[in-house]
Formats: sequence, C-alpha cells, structure tokens
Amino acid sequence: MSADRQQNRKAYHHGDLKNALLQAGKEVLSLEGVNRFDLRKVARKAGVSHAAPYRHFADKEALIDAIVKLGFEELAGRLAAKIEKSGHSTPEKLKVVALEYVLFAGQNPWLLREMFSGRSSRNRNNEAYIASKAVYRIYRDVIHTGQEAGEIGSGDPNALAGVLWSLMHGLAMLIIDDQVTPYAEGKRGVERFVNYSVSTLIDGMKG
Amino acid sequence: MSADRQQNRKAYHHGDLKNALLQAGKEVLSLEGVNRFDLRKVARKAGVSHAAPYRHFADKEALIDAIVKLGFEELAGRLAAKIEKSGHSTPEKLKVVALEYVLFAGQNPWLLREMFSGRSSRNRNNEAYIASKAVYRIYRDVIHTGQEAGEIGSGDPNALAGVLWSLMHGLAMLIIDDQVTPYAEGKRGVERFVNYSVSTLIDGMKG
DNA sequence: ACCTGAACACCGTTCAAGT
DNA sequence: ACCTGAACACCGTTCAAGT
Repeated sequence: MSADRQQNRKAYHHGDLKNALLQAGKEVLSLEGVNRFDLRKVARKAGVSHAAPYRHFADKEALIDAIVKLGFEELAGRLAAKIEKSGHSTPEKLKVVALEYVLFAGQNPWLLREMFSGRSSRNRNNEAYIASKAVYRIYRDVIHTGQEAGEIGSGDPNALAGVLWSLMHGLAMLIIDDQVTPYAEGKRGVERFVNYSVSTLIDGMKG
Repeated sequence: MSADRQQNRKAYHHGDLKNALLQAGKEVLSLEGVNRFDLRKVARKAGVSHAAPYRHFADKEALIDAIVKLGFEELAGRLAAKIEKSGHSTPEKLKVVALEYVLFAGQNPWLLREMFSGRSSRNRNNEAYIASKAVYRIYRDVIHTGQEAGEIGSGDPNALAGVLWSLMHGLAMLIIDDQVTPYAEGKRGVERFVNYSVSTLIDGMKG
C-alpha cells in the first residue's frame, strides 16, 4: 500500500482515480440511466473535484464508452461462467445463456440500453465494439459445437448466432420495458418465457 | 386560415405551437438522439422563445413522451398498411411486418431506442404505453388469424406475439447497431436476414 | 390565453495555479 | 504527474411582464 493510499482521506493524489470513476460511473449509469449521468456527480462520488476526471478521460462520452466496454466484458464473463456450469446438451446451454442475458438486463437495464445505443459501433476499432464481439463469439461457439454434435440444424453458425442474439436481446429489452407482461412476470415467468422462446427458435433451426 | 396564421412571420401567437414543437422535436430526436435533444433548440426551430414550450408541455420529458407516442402510432400505421397490401399467407405477412419494423428502425434509430427506453412503461396509463399496445395487437391478430387458418402452430397467440416481437425488436436493434454485419448488410442483406430469422421462428412454432 | 426576457441553479469543459 | 478553483458557455425551469 502506497503512502498516498495510507493517508487516503486527505491525500491530494487519489491513487486509483480512473477505476474509482469507472466504478462510481457504472453505478450511476446502471441505476439512474444516461439522462441522469452527470460527470460532476460522478466526480463527487469519487471524492474529487469536477475537473479531475479530465486527467483520465477525454470527456463525459469517453467515460461512458469505457463503462460500456466494462459492461460487455462483465456480460461475456457471466455467460461463459453459466455455460461452464451447465449440462452438456446444446439446447440447454443456449437456454442458460439466454436466461443469463435477460437477468443481466434486469439487473443493469440502463447499462444494457447504453451498450446498444450506437456508441459502441461508431467505429469498429472502438474498444467497446471489440468487447461486444467477444460476447457474440460465446454463443456462436456453442452453436458451432452443437452442430458438430448434430444437436443443432445446419447453417452458417455466425448467422444463426445473429438470429439467436436478436431473439435474446429482444427478449431482454421487452422484458425490462414491461412489454411482454403477463407472459414474463416474476422470476419463474421470465424463465418460462425465455425457455419457451429459445426452444421454439431451436426447433425452427432443425427444420 | 386565421388572422394569426396570415401574419405568421411576426405573429405573437404561433397558432399551432404544440404541433410545431412535436414535429421539430421528432426531427431532432430521430436524427440526433436524446443526448442532443435540448428544449431551447427545439423552441428555436419552432421560432419561439425558450420558455414558450412550457405553455404546452409540463417539461422536456413530457415533450419526449409525446414524441414517443407519435412514434408508436406511426409504426402501427406502417405495419398495418404493409399487412393490408401483402399476400394472404400468414408467414408472408409476418415477414413483411418484420421487415417494415426493421426499416422503421433504420430510418428512426434514435426514436426507436427512445420508444424502448423505459419511459413508456413507467406507468400503464401512459399514453405512449397504450400506443405501444396497439402495435402489439397488430401481429398478435395476424398470428391468431393464421392459427385459425392452420398456417401457424398452436399456442397462446399473445405469448407467440411476444416471442415474435422480441425477435423483430432484437433484429432491429442489432442491425441499427451494426452488430450483425456482414449477415445483414445493405437493403438486400437486411431483407434476406430478416426473412431467414422469421422463417426459422415460424418453423419452430409448427413443432 | 399565449408568449417573452430576465433570472437562477446546474452541468460540461478549459486553464492557470497549486501539491 | 495529478488535482483544484475560478471562469465561461449553455441548458432546464420559473415568473413577472408584455400582447
């Protein structure tokens, strides 16, 4: 622990302001949404002056970009972990992935919206855009493996992954926006609706 | 035409400021997004002072709510018109609806995002939320009619409509966010990808 | 009844100055 | 090298005053 950290309450140098801003910002973004995301508030939460963030991020948008990137990384990690712990059948893996995607959305509704706000895809060298591709690869690989095992119908796994992602993302958005109640209400209802949707799509892939 | 309208350039009373604000606001929202939506700019575009909008809308949020409601109404109108002009087969109707949904998204990306920003479903008496239900009813009715004709598998048409909507909305979001390229690139590519997706889901509904 | 202009609080961003 | 405080432009909202 550095000298800076030990006298932290009054330390002139924060020590790890960049991460503190990311954490405080993620909290504001996830819970309150972009509309109420203001840089001065985030700086206040991190215990620094309103000008301090500019030492670490070009502007407000750059901070949000970085938070969005973290969001994709967290999502990728959660999906991968669920696949790891799930059974061996491909349909089961896909259901587990879809449910986890929807749960992530329920826990971070505003963050998910911001992840698909167009900012990540402004240009393809964007770190958030690259992070989003890692998420895509996760279910594409599940589909590809499933095809090799004969559990999923044929077709370009990349395209099938796109269809699956569309369904999962639409489910997540409509559920957090209260548009598919009462079919997906409560933890049980959501799980049932997601399973039903994914099963239907997988059945269609076999045809 | 009223006296107010005839001397319009210098008229103290605008005449139809409410609609002028809605139109100017819809343009800003659709093209620039919420982040760049500011009330003073909208007022400027409508040719009035920055305080004038408060005579017609409680605040900025109320104006956006009203624009979002218009968005759902326009979408409902477009979907209904496409169904009207399409062939008789239910799968064909659903493909036409999905494609129109995606085209609407491409033409009004920011507006669509705002339509699913959580604001419409804050409470269920919200006019925007009610307008969104009219959109829902359109494909639910197509599905229901298709079931009676034996063209679509059995199941609660409301739930099936929810699944279909999820797929359509996910396709729209991922396409405007450049996440399913190169599978849905260009007008042709988008049409092919949407048809493929919807066909797959419909096939699954038969099982 | 509808609109304007001044006023206030607050945010994003910059920059010279502090440690 | 990192952070602060003052400063500036600009936005949301209110309100007394104008037509």
